[in-house]
Amino acid sequence: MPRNQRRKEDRPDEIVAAAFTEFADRGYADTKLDRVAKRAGVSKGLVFLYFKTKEQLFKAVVRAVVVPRIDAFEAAIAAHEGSLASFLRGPFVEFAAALPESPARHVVRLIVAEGPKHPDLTRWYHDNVISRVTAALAGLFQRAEDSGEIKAATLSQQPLLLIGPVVIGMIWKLLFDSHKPLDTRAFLNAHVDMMLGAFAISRSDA
Amino acid sequence: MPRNQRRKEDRPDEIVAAAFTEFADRGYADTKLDRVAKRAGVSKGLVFLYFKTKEQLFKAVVRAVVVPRIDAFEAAIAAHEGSLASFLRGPFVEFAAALPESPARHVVRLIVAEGPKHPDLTRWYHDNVISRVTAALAGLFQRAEDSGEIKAATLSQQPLLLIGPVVIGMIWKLLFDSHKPLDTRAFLNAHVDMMLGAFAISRSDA
DNA sequence: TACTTTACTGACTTGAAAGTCAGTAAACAG
DNA sequence: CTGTTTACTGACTTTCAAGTCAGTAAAGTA
Repeated sequence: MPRNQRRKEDRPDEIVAAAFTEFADRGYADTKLDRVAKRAGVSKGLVFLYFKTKEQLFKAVVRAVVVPRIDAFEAAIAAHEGSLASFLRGPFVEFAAALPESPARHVVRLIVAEGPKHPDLTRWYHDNVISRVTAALAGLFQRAEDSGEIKAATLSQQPLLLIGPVVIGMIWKLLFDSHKPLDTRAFLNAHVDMMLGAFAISRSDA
Repeated sequence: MPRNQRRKEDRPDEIVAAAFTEFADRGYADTKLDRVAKRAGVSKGLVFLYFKTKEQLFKAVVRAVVVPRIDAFEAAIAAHEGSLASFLRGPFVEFAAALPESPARHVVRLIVAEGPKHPDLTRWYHDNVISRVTAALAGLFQRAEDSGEIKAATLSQQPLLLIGPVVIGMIWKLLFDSHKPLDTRAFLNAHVDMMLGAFAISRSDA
């Protein structure tokens, strides 16, 4: 009687999508796989057919959500032609202001929460997210140093200095925003101004 | 036969201490209360006598770990007499470099992980941790602005700019340090240098 | 010593969710 | 149309931990 289509191609993606909303809403432990199944419009058994365990599904979810964003970030850096200052004040602030509102913030929560329990996932996250972002930023700063736009080699050596406020923004949105909203954009602008104020040699850029 | 002392006074603290190590090691969901009881040298039933639910115990743990550190941080700021620069390069870097190694980092993980499930705890954390730290820092920056040590009012308005790298340091130690160690102190020094470089008027301080 | 109070115990109940699998029917081959 | 494969189902099993409570004995009282 139930008119269930057989759609082998689409099922995994649909299950991953459903699982992500559940994980994002409830965290790992409080996500029930029959709920995921229901949301995906599928029986519980099918979830286990495509993903042997809850843990495996979780890892698939993290990878699926994270990879496209990192690709986009790298592409944005590669595509930029102008000065460092114009990149930071333009595309970077846009990107960084959007992140705390985006689904990506839930990945941060999930990784912080579950990372210690899943060393291989954590390592994958480092190698495919953290170090890719770090490398892209280091390259960006390096070019600005070589061109003489900024002095000192601090930034190319400590590229993570740029993203501290982004992390704070994501955590804030996750935890405190309903109680005390944070103006992410003002916060990020202040940070970018601070960096450029500390290192910029010529202050001609907008 | 079991020679169990009755020590009503000490039990709660002992249970909280045992619970903290378990929560820190395993996270909320994977912490079993009979394990906590065992670690505290107590029967499972007694845990429930002092804390009605697991959730209540969890909240007690967070409060117990966090409050003394915030007190210490506020006191350190209040006690400092010299310039902003000397505070940041001295006590602040010490404090901030110690944090990611300290048990406090586990609280960050637990709050990020469990916060969304416990709105009242999250709110308490904001009001008793975040806003106390923010206020203390804002005061510190305000004084430096008033005395003419730094220009602009950016820092007193965005005091969180100071602690982005501290958060990154804690998360890094929690997740990636075994795979790729982070030199927290160098990272923090670079950040403090950047802030002072951006805002300091006179560069006479060490 | 006898009696009362209550800190403390641990076997038990209860509920819940991950993971299983025998069965069903949709697609497709011939 | 018939037979075969396999995507899919959902009731069932298994495991496991939070929370309970009847009972025990340590401390206090007289």
